Order: sequence, then C-alpha cells, then structure tokens
Amino acid sequence: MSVDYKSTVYLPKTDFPMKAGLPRREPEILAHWEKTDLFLHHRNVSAGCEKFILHDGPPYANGHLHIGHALNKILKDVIVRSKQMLGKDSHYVPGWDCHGLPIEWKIEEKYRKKKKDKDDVPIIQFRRECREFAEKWIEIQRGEFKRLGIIGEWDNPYTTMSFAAEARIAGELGKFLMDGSLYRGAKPVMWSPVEKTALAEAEIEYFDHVSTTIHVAFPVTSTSIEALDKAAIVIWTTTPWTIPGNRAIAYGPDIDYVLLKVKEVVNESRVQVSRKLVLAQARLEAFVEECGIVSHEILACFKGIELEGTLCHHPLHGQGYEFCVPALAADFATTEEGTGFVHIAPGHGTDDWVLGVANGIDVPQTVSEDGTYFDHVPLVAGWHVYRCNDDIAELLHQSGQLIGKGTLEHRYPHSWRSKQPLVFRNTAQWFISMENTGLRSKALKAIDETRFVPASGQNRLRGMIAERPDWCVSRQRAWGVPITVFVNKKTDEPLRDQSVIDRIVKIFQAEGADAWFNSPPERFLGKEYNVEDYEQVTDILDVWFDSGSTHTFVLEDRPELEWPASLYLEGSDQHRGWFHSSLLESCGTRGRAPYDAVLTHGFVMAEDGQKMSKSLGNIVEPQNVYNQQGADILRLWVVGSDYSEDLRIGPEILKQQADIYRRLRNTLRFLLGNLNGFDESEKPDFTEMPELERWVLNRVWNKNKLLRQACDDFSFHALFTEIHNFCALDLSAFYFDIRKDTLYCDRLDNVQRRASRTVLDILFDCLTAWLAPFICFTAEEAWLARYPDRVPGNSVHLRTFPEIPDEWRDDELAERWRLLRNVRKVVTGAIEKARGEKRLGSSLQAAPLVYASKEMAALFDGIDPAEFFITSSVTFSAELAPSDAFSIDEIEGIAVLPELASGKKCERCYQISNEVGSNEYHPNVCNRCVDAAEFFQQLNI
RNA sequence: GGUCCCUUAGCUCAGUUGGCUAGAGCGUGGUGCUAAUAACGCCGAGGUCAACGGUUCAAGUCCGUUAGGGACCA
Repeated sequence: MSVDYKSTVYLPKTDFPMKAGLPRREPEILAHWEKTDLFLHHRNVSAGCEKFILHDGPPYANGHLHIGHALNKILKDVIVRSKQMLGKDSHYVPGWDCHGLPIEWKIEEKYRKKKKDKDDVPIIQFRRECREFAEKWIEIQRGEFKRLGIIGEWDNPYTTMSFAAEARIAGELGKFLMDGSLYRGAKPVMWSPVEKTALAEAEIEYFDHVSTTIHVAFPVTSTSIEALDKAAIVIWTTTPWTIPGNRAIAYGPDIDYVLLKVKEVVNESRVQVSRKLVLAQARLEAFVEECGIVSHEILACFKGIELEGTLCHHPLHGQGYEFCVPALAADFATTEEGTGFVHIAPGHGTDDWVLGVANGIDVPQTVSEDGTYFDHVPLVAGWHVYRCNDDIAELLHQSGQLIGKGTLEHRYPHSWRSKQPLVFRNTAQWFISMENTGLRSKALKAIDETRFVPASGQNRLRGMIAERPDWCVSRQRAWGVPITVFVNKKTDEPLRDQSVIDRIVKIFQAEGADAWFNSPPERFLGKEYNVEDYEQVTDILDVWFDSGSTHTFVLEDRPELEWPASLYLEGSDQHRGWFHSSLLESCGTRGRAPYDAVLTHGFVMAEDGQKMSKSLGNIVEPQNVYNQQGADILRLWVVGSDYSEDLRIGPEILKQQADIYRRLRNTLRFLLGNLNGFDESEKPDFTEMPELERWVLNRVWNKNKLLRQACDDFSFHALFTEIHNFCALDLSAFYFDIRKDTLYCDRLDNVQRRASRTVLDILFDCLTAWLAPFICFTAEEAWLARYPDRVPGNSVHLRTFPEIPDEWRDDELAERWRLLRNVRKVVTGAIEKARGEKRLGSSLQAAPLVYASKEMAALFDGIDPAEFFITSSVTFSAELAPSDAFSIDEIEGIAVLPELASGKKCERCYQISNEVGSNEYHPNVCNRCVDAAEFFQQLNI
C-alpha cells in the first residue's frame, strides 16, 4: 500500500504572509481603522475607567515632520496604547502651537519678496495669512502623524489659535494681571532690530561673531587719588555702539590697578606719548602689547577701592555728552579680559542696569526699535548700531580718547529666526514677576512633587526655575494673542478690573483675538471707563505663554480629559520650554504643576553620533522610512532605543530593526499557521499540561510581570528586548522546535498536541497584545488574520493585556528546566561535532548516549528526553564518560557521545526507529505514524 | 566661555553596593534541514569596556586629565 504520508501531516496553514509589504499594507489598515472608527471604540471600551491623560506638547505648525517629531509622537503613542491596554481610559488629544515668530516670519518673507513692507499690510489681513499658513501645515502634519500609526482624537485636535484657546489665554493672562504678578518694567532685554522685537531666552542662539573692540580713555576729573590728576581710566569693550549709552565705569574693589605713563609707542599706535592711563596691573602686559606701547613707566599702584568717588568725563565730552561718569564698585569687574574696568551702559546690559539703578543713574534711551539711535542722541542720531562701530571709533579718535582698536571673534547672541545679531536694549516690557506672588517658590515646590523620568530632569528644571529672571511676556509682533491690558495714562498703572477681562474673553470666544485689533476700545472698557484715560497695549503675548496655557483649554475645558495631566512627554530641550512655561503658568494660576509626571527623551543623532545636517547628508526622514520600510519599522526603532540618552538612526540601524521585525512576524506566522482550525474544545485542563507546556506558561507569567513593570517604568527598551528574546530563544529555538513533531505528526485528538495548541493560542493572545503598542499595524494584521471579521469593535487595539493566572508561576520547574536546557546544550554541541564530521545531518539521526549522574538523569523524570533533544532516542549512563565524549567546560557533570540511531527513517515523521517496517500495511512508517495516518484517513473519508 | 551628560563586540543594549575568565540579541562566518523554506535549527569568530594617570589586595564599575559626541546656559 502506497500512502502519500505528507498529506496526512498537519503542516502550518495561514494567509498571513511571510513578506510584510508594510508600505502598501499599513495604509490599508489605516483605512480600515478609519472606516470602523477605531478611536471611537477605543473610547467606548474604556468609558468609565480610570483616566490616563498624556497631554500633548504641541508641535509648531510649520514644515514637514522630521525624525524628532516621529520619535516624540511614537513614544507618546506607545505609552498611550500601553496604558489603554492596562485598562485605563487613555484619551490622547493631539495639538498644535500656531502663533509666533516663525510663521510670522514666513509671511513677512512673502511680502519682502514682493518688495512690500509688512507694516503697510493691515494687521487683520496679516494675521489671517498667518492663520491660513498654520492651517495648511496642521493638515499636512496630521496626515504624517496618522501615517505613523499614532492613535488620538485627530478629528478634533486642539490648536492654540482656536477662538476658545485665544480667549482662554487672554483670561489666563488676566489672572496674572489681577493678582499683581504682571507688571510693566523698563529693562534692557535681548532685542532683535531685524524683527523689531524683544526675544525670549528660547529664541536666542549663539554663533561666532567678529566684533570690533576698542580701548577708550575716560579722563579723570575728580578723585581722591592725587596721582590721577590729568590721568584717564581705560576701558575695553566689544560693543563700541554702546559708548553713547555710557553712564559709568565699574571697577573691582579688590583689584590692583596701576597708573602708567606712556613713553614710546609704535608708529601705528593711537596712544599719545606721555599720556597717563589707569588699568588693572594684571592686564598691563596684554594692554601695552595690544595698544602698541613700546615703553612706559609705572607712576602709582592702588587698590580699586581707593577709586571710590572718582568722576570722569565721558570720552565724547564737549560734543553733547557733558555729564560726569562716576567710577562704581562692582564684583563683576574682573581681570580675565579687558582692562579691569567695565564701561557701564545701563540700557544695554543686565549687570549695567542693576548697577545703574542701585546708584541712582538714569537709564538712557538711546537705541530705537529698528536699531538706530534716537534723534536726541548727540553725534550719532540715525546711525544704525550694527554699522557704526568704526564711526564711533573715529569719533573717539577725534576726541583723543581712542587708545586702541582691534577685532575679536567670540560667541554672540543671535535671533533664532533671522540669524542676525541681537542688542541689549532698554525698553518697556511686560513681565510676570517670579517673586511678587511667590511664583518661584510655588514652582520649586511643584517640582519636588512631580515624578521625573529619568530622574535627572528634576534637578535640571529646578536649577532653571531657581535662577531665572522675571518672565518677559511681551513681544512687539503681530501674530499671537495680544497682551489684553489697558494702562491708565495718568498713573501708568494697568487697569485691573475682572469685568473688563471677562468682556475681553467673551468677545475673543466669539471672534478670536483679532477683535483686539479691529474693535473700538470702549467695547472692552465698557461704560465705567473713559477711553481717553487709557492706552490700549498692542504688544503680543510670548508664545510660550500660549503653550504654557494648553493645560487650561485642553485639560480643563474638555470634560473627557482631566486636570492635571498624568504625563507630559517631550525632548529634553523642553526643560527650558514647555515644561517650564506650563509649570509657571499653572503654579501662578492654580498653585501646582499641570502634570503628575514629566518624561524626557534625548535627541536623534545620525548613525555616527553626529548631529543630522543637510551638509553631511545624514538626515533620516520619517516619510522615507515609512514609504520604503514601513512605520512599524520606525516604531520598532523607537522602542529598541534607549530614549533617556541621545539616540541614533541610520541605514544600518534601520536594517537591524527590519531583521528583528521579521523574527517577530515569523513568530506570529508560526502561531497562526499551527492554530489553523483550533477549537476551544481542544483545550485540556492546566493539570493535563505536559511539563514543557507548563514551562512555557511559566515564561508567559514571567514576561507578563516584566511587561507590567516596564509599562509603569516607561522602560520599553528593556521590554522590547525581553519580548524579542522570548520569541527567538524560548519559542523559535526551543519550544516551537521541539513541538513541531507533535503539532505536525500526532493525531488531532492527542492530548499533548491539544495542550500545545492551547499554549499556542495563549501565546497568540499574549504576543498580539504585548506587541500591539509597539508594532500597531502588524499586531492588527495578525489579529485580523485569525479573527477576520472586519466589523467595528474587532481590533487587537480594543483589547487589554491578558490577565495571567498566578497558577502558571512555577519557580521550581523553571530552575529544573534551566538545568535541563544546559544538558541540551551539551547534546546539541555533540551532535554538531558529529555533523561536522559528516556522520549525520539532521539531529533525528542521532541517538545520543548521555553520561550523567543518577540525580541529573532524574531531572528528566516525566519528560521524553528524545523529544526534548529532538533526537530519535536517548540513552543515559551513570558510568564515567570516556575521554572522547563531548563536554562543555561551563556545564559540569555532563558528557555526550553522539551515537547514531538504529532502524529506518519513518517516512512520515522522519524519526529513525526499529518500528519502521513492522507494519505490513504501512511498511515505511513508525507505529505512532501508522496510528496517526489511519486516524487521519478515517477523519477525511 | 560656564554647567551637566554620554563613550562596553559591526549594530542595539545588559552589566546591583568595585570580586568578570565582561554578557545577550541582531548582523557576520560555517553548517544542517528542505514539513515556519527569502523561514527555521545547530556551531563558531568578534571586546586591552574611548585614551592616559591615580586610589585599592582587586576597577567596565571610584577619582582626575585628555579626546570625541551631545544638551543647556552666557
């Protein structure tokens, strides 16, 4: 009788293909989710559950997504999904930051190209164009985020430019106005003459810049040091344009100064011979070198403190600068550079301002918003500060006070948008005080009460809050929420009236913040106030105040969310950005942080650890990754990386993720193939499970525990490694390999086969759920391959992580099987050696002779060792192993001779057995296969 | 310029309070199976733990210096 035994074998069968084709398949799955409204079902299944609210830090609505966006949103998505699968109501509302300079800049650029001045465009029209620009990019970014598999309320995201948001932001500012935190002060601030605005710290970048440096003499007019008669104090500065703003000189009280008399100079030196100059002793050598002084004599030495009360002339004395310049003690005067004297222009530096105010010196207004000197400034009126350094030096030279001139390359602040250098300029700005209402101490306390992941973020934010100056919230711009304040013209005090604020908020809700610019002020002031008495502020509010307020109009105003947020998650640069501004806003208005926890991730670097840059050509674009390899590959990269540090990406790293993906996919495919036709009725009781199945279930128990811990710790990288190793080592290389015989060859009703299929069912259940937050597309694809009903509500993402019974835990079994697997290693090693000698190929050709102690052999009680080793039979011997037996140094007490199995190869199961040939009807198969084949034929008649 | 962080096999990462003959997976080389088959198994090679110096009986682990990289601040 000739039988086609192959047809009687239960080989895996599945439609789930080995090749993923993710770039094509993922959009199909997305369309399916869209069609069945997965997000809505997500909400429904978790309705009433404890909420987990990850509040989205809004990306800025300009330009396509870059890899940093992808990292950020995927990480958020993994957390949102894992919390949902832990049984929380994890409702994610994505948002966008819409106001601010970068967009405004783009619109301005458009006008500049048309040779039009932005100031000629009506502000309402300008703002409308900004709004349209933001809308366009929100649409584009939304599509790109969705393509990454991010689940959230994409149909109803939040934006900082919605009318509701603009109204709320104005209302929040009103709180700071009412409690006295908001004040108008005149301080030197970082100012961009190009954009004509003050800039926040976050908007400043430092680049190398070549500055003109000058040494300038200030003739002494009055002093208690007699030797200084007809002498001059020398200062050194890198900003000659600040000389018209000079009002004092600072000295270090403990610094040693010298009075020198110039005796001989080089030809090109600007110093007059016999001039008497004062400077720090420590700077003398460098000074004479730089200023071309060949020889000099020291006339006197003294401590800085002796200069107290000394007065000088301004170096442009007699030309409109007729005031006296006092020498003042200051600890910031050092001998590290310059002359040990610091020229003080109170309108152009923080130190200068503080020193000036402390000594009752007026802060002069010298530079206008576009960087030119005001008309009232003598000699230089109308000059532009960027282009007058040589002219200023020339003026000083003509006055006889220029001692030296040079250049210096150093780091200098620039605008992040125009990349142009900034100036310190004295202007009236609006500030939120860190002290008036105890904001700083509230914020510091809130930091202590917040969980930081990783923990180092806490110190970082604390340090910033502890040291930061008052928050400058005004910008001289057009695109944003205005500073909705009226100032009393007589008293210069801002109007603090809640009913006015309420009116503004109400109007903004209906019409947006545009109303501020196109309504008559009486609309806001109402009848109680005379419009003539008040000045309406037209400054724009810092965009960091916008995003710092998102917790109010997103978390508080959406009833399905919750305040405070469970988590804020952004790149580590947001310590100075969103974490920071949100904390201050919330502490100022609500007395605590708007978040329970803050998670930070590092930056994405190229494969070699360098920054990505166009010039290096090492940029990885998320669009290319998902179009060429698939979003799941990018998602695997995120969970496979340690986000607490900077992470790297590049072709090789992505290739590795693709390899790992294939292993996971094939594991799912093997499960699906072998679960073909699986029925609940196959399931035996747990007590009927063979040890091998119980071992797998113990591993599942263990992995489940790790999973839940990892979700709590947000340590997905460790979990990812665990799951992958579980698939590769425990399943593929061990459990699946051993159980293929049973799954393929045993009778359908065989209890071991049923037990194994039951375990495969559990594994499918667990792995699809565990992987769902990571590879959301593939997990769904596998799920639908098994449960193909394409109906709303059927999705792996609507499940929770399976509950694992503690019954499955078995520490004793785990330890015993650890030892067994060591023995297995020696056996496979011995077989490999024989294979190398061409004595056998398949391990089923072997019948190893295992030398082991009785105790060791007893570990195999209740286990079929041949099955365990995937050999045709096994013999144990307690005798001393011969010297040619194979052993492994680290595994003591085991030695193996790879003997060959005797008998013939079973045509059906490939095992070698003496049984083959004993059955007259089935001469080519073993007894088990005779039974199984006949059983198969009965079933299939 | 200041502060902080990082540097363990080609790649991604483990390495508790110092005791290591430094681990895992992927990749790579070899090989088997040909019934997970562009899959799967088995075996192997790969590291002076960035460099140098110090503390210690003992240092990947502690301290210092340097180099490269990154972040923040001025």
